[in-house]
Amino acid sequence: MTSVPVPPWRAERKKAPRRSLSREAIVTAALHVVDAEGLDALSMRRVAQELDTGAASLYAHVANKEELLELLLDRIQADVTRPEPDPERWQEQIKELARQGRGALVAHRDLARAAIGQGIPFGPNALLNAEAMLAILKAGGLSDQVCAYGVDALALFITATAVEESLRSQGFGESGVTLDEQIVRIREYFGSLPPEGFPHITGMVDALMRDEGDERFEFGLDLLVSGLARHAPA
Amino acid sequence: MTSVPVPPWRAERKKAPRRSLSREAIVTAALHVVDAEGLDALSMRRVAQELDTGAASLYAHVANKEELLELLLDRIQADVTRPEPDPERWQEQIKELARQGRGALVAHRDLARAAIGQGIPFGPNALLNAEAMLAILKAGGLSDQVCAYGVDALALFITATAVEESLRSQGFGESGVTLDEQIVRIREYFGSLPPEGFPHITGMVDALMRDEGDERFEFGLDLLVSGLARHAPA
DNA sequence: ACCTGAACACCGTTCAAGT
DNA sequence: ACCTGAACACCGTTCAAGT
Repeated sequence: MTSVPVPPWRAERKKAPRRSLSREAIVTAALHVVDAEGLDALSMRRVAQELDTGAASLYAHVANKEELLELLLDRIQADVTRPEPDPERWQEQIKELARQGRGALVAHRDLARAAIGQGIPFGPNALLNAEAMLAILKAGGLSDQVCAYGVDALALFITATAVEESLRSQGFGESGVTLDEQIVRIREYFGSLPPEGFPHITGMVDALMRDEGDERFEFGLDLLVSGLARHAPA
Repeated sequence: MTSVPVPPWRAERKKAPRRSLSREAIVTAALHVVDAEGLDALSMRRVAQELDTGAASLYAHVANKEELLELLLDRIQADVTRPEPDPERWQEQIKELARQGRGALVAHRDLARAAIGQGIPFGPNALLNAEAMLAILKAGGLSDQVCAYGVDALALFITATAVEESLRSQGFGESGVTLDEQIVRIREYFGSLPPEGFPHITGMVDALMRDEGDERFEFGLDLLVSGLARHAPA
């Protein structure tokens, strides 16, 4: 979707009105920007530039930046494949859906940050995924209210850990510090705290800083899912 | 900390160099702005205005806006009172600490949104609260790693629900729609979805939209805490 | 050392004017 | 109907100049 050089014999016709502009094209361009440069680089002007036009042109297809972000987040959610509910395996299926939801977010830099503070997502893909989660929880025999509170808690956890993950793998800001350097730095800082005032933090530095694959995420996910399982009938 | 009229006989002396500017004063002014107008209104210029000066003056005391937000979030955390760990009551104590942490955030409009994407908080109050949580979990007999992952999951949940709550009680944007109107609107939208494609969402509208005090938060909190309790030795 | 005004390089959004 | 350039009202941050 990036621009292609115009054939010279057509180049005279300045400002050929490309009919290429559309919601879809704008969302795609925005996703390119996020993937290449991160969420902070995503401005209406930057997206327009990607489409060889001006920021004002976007407003014919998109109400404002907030709507563009909504569309972007919903586009991302299309990557999730939803399993057919199997009552015997509902806990594993919920976890799989959660992993995919998180995966879809972390695959796009720090886009997850935009998901926070967006409120309930109403996009078509978001709704399909929510429906799928409810179906699985319901297949697990949970009550309507437990299902409802459950998807909510899971969604919050997925987004929050995705944000955490994106911060972790980005270092802090653009300060040029690598991830490893940053971790060493934090370890040292925690270690340097007065042990009288902070006996547990200083005593648990290793445990606090542990970063082994998705262990941290899986731990929290299991907390939630096995907690939900306790609400299922015996 | 708001300005007071200068006595007329001193007013001639224009631009009397008030020595009032300080980190503390800046954070206090910023908090006033957030409380009165919300996070989106918080700009360096707006904070400076509150202190009757220009934005540039703030940079002598604060590195940048990000640091100001860190200081703001840490200031808020000072409102939490930390209980003496009681091994018998560790689950209730953790919950109480979590409720306070969330309360401190939601007491300041949508400030919670700034806590997301801030990474691990290193402010003195944040560290004291983390230490207190670790102490209580440890008193509950949990292993170092469970304590570490536990505080992390709890912190994410507290912030995420605080953001959710602030969005909920703010309506959507400044569109002038009241909370009740917004809820009715969402209910209608959910209800209007095709039942064939969305049998669970349409069938659980009441459960999904239920908003009774802190029930939603307490449900998720209990999921996490009772999940942690399962990791405690019998 | 602290404070300031002015400037720089950006934003999101609007709007009259074009096709 | 769609697109555009220019403008409006903002941002965060820097910097030379003041005290």
